Order: sequence, then C-alpha cells, then structure tokens
Amino acid sequence: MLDLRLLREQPQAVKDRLATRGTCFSEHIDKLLAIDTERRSAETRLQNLQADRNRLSKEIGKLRSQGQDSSAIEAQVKAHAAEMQTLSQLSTELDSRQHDMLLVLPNLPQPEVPVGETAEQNPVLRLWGEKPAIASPQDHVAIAERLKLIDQERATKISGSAFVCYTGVGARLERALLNFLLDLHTRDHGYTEISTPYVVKPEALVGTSQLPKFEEQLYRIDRDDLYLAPTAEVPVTNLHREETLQLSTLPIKYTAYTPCFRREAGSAGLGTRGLIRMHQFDKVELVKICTPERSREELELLTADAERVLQILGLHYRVIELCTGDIGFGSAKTYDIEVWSPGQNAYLEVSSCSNFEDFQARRMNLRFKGEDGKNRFCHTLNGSGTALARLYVALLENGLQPDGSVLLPEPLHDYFGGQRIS
RNA sequence: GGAGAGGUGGCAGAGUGGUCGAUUGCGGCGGUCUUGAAAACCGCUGUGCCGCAAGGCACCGUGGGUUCGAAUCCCACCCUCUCCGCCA
Repeated sequence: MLDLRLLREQPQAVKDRLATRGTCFSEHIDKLLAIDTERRSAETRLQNLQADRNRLSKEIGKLRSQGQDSSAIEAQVKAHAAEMQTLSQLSTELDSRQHDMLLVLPNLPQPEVPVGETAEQNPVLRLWGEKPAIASPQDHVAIAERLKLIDQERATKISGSAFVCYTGVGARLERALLNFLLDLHTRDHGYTEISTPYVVKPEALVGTSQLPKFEEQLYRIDRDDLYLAPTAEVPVTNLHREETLQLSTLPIKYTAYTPCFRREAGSAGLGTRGLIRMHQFDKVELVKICTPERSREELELLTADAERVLQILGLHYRVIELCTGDIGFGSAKTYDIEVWSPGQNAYLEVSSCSNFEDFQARRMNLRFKGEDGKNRFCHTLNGSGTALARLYVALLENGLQPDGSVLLPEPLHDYFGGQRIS
C-alpha cells in the first residue's frame, strides 16, 4: 500500500513512476484523491460537531448534578444528531472506498530500476559458472520417467493435470533437497527455521498483497473462508502483522519450507511441461523484516544467499534484474535467479528476490519502534531459496551422464544417500 | 460437535451511565542520592486521524442500538482459554 500522504503531496511524481510499469493509474489516483478530499472535509465537520457535543454534554452533567434544568442545552445537542449520523456514515463509506482503491495500486519501483515493458528487457546482471558439456541433452521428463522418479499419470488421476507424484528415489531426492536447503540457510546463513500452516486467512493475503487483485490465482476454501498459501511468504511475513517490533530484534531472518498452491489461471500451455509449472510445488523461502535504512543492502545479501544454493551445487545460472514492466505488483525491486536447463536449452527461474520496502508492512500494520521512540513501518523482503521442482529439473538435466544415469553434486550425496541415480 | 470462563494501555489488573483515555502495580525511560551498583525517592511512559499551529476527534474484541452523554446498559457476531466428545 502506498503512503496516502505521498500520494496527496506528490501525485504527479507517483503517477509518473507507476506509469513505468506500463499501466496508467492517473485517473484512478485522481478519483482516489477526490474521495480523500471529500472524506477529510466530512471528518472535519463531524469532529467539530462532536467537540460541541462533548462540551455541551459536560455542561448538562454539571447542571444536573446541581439540580438545575438542562433541557435547553439538550435540545441544542439534539439539533445536530441527524447531521452527525449522516456525516459519520459518509465518512465511514468514503474511508472504505479510499482504502479499497489504495489496495489495488502497485508499489513504486525504485528509481534505478531499469524502465522496460517486457521480460525481454530485463538486463542480465551476472553469470555464474558455465554451461556443462552434455553430448545429447535430455528433457527432465524423459530422464525422470526413465529412472522412475515421478509419476505424472497417476498424479493426474488423483488430482488433475499439473500435479505430480514423486516416487521411490525420486521422492527421496525431493526430501534430500529440502533438508539440504534448510540446513544451508539456517546453519550457514543465519536464518531461523519456521514451519507454518499451509492454510491462511484472507487478511494475511491482503497483507502480502496477493489479495484483492490476484484472487483467481489462489485456491480458496469457501466453507471456512481460508486459502491455500501460494508461497511461504504469506504465512511467514504475516507472523508479525499488527505488531510493533523492537529495533534490537531487527533484521529478522526466517526460512521456511512449504508446499505452494497456485491455480495458474490463464497460463495453460505456458511452459507447463513436466515439473516446471505445477499447481503444487515445494519451495524453501527466505523472508526478512528490517529497517528502511537496511533494506537495499539486505536484498543484495538475500539474493547472495539464494545464489549460494546453485554455487554449492555447481549449477550454471544467471541473475537478471526485472525491469519496471515485469516487476511484481508489490515489489520495489526484484532480482530473478535463473538456472541453466540443458533440456529446455533455456534459463529457468528458480528464485525471485524482492524488496517490498514498506508496501506490505503498511498493509499488515507491521512497525518497529525507532531510536526516537516513534513507530515506523518496517521493510519486508523475500526470495525463494529456492523452488525445489525447478532445481530438481536442473539437477537431472545437468547431471545427466552418457550412460543415462544422473550424477548428483557432492554436497547432496549424504542427504540423498548416494551419488548417482540409475 | 457439547459445556463453561473470558476479551481494558508492554504485561498484570481496577473500573457498571457524566473532567475515564481510563485508578493502581510491574516493566521501561529520565533524574536525585552513590566511587559504582542496588535500594529509596521524584517525574515521564498507548495508538491513529484532522490541523501551519493552538488545539480537536476517535479508539476499552468487532458491528449495531439506547441516551444530551457509553469502557460502563441492550442486541448480534468474532476470537481466546478450560473441560468433555471425536480424531492424525
């Protein structure tokens, strides 16, 4: 959520920066500000009447305690009752409309975020490692089916398309990755492990800004007014919603494994092959809560923590910066980490690291007490560390040996209980 | 699912119609005293909104209602806890 005060004081600057996302919010903002003006004028009028009422009511109390007649003053207060009722309703309604309008405005990209319209314009910041020399690359689905690591057909039978079942050593590899990632981030990178509920209330989704705009991407449990979490970002960041944190506790660094549930509405046929885009996938997430002064640096550190996963596993990857047209709704700045997939002959997004600045904190009223004792909004960040299914794809395709087996990177051997899948 | 208890400021805990935004204690901050610390004593110590400011308004789980006036009365709802049942 944007700062209403900023919107009021510098509407043009906000419009200009939002326009770099490729959508014009000018009309929306004008309407919002008109409501704001009307709301404040109603509020001011109402507050004046309330002040009068409070003053007169005290006099009534005084008169009555002295046994004197107060009917004249009572009539005076009553005279404004109807107007106060109207103003109060008006102000509540305008406030709610204004709030709704504020919730659908995206975050301002940081000034240095490259301006662009599509993913093609995302600059590549750096490359790590090299593409492996594989004589005849194979698609991960071919590899996984040959080695009986996954069972797509039966997963479809029980849950529908775009769900997968890992089987045997395939399931074991998934579990090995999970443990490897959580250990890495807790032991080496200083994150605290969290295990959260996978089902969340709508407020939590509003807090991290999946709602109200992206309802159709979520699995909803109607009967209980709950949703399946699309990412651990939601339960983990919302752990501290409605809290005022002590400065000394910041930055907070959490890591969590959760399955992620996404309807992927409208993306049928888009890279849906195999494990790449599914309705349910496993992910280890990194979340940070920090002061505004620290968030830029924390984003760099968080991205480095996610990159470290691929470095340790020896997987070639690149880091790109999302341009203004491709950046997520709530993000002020985002880096994507893309691992090399020989089978797709393309880079695959395995992590997206974002600084939300105070956008989410405002929505969830997440603050900290500053050195001067004043409450300020925290900054929140998150990034995948990493998505498991796509890492799985990369491991199979990059580890493919001439004999058709898959050689795993050394750091996974103990976790997996072996070096090779054949 | 059944029965009961309860939701007030960082915490504990008063307050049942009129200077109550809220007594008090603890905690926290500042000060006096002390070589230093403790103890003692004194003072301060919630949040949001409107306003250039002075100041004003709102908030005692949420939403309605009664009243000139509601933390206090009425109605509905939500949540938490305890016990029982069921269950991984």
